[in-house]
Amino acid sequence: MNIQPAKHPPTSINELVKRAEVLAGLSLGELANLADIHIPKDFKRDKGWTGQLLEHYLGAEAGSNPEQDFPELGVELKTIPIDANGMPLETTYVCYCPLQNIAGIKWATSNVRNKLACVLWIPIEGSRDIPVSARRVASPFLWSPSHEQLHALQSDWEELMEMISLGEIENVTARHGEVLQIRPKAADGSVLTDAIGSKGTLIKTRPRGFYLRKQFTGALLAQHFGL
DNA sequence: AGTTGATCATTA
DNA sequence: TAATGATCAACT
Repeated sequence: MNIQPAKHPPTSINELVKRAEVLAGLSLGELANLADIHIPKDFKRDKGWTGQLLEHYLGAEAGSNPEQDFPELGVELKTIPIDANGMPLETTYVCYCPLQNIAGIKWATSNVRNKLACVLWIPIEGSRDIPVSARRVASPFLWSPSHEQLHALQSDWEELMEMISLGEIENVTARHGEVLQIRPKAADGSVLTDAIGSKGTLIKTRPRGFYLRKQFTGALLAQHFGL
């Protein structure tokens, strides 16, 4: 099969996985060159570069919609930077965290639950001592949470969302949550959004996002790589 | 201003 | 040195 950017979204999960498997072993430099995409020297100003490069090759629709990357397949795409041992170098962003109008939101229909229902993980070498262009794509794998994982995620989500609903968002830190955490998610500290305050009134606070802890994604990678 | 793609860099 | 809190760019 030729290595080239996808012209159309994959029509089946099998096709999507096949496309991803073809990329394994190739470097980001090779992929960027084939797509005629500029390669940054680091990700200081291009934090989402790798994810967008892979989206390009797999045929995901670009843009910022709070849906899965492949809505017709029910699959979410996640690149994850790994060290020399195949373990995660960063936490994994899941989705935006709602801070208001959350009265009717339930775990079963939450954005977190939806996004993580089925994920195509694509590990990529991410050590900073490897030049960006030389970093290689590792073997991809499709994952759906086990009952245990689902339960752990649900527990954290419900605990965190309860705090938010009680107006305690300012007391929520990244230390909360066993596998799922909440951290700021914005261009800088000046960005503010509405949230429920301590007295039930609206307050302004930094936007937040849900992230998967490295321990959690590390277990997925360990299983995948047979460690 | 919201949400996606995430990594950076200071703190503990 | 790992994790938290901060930050960057694109697109809508």
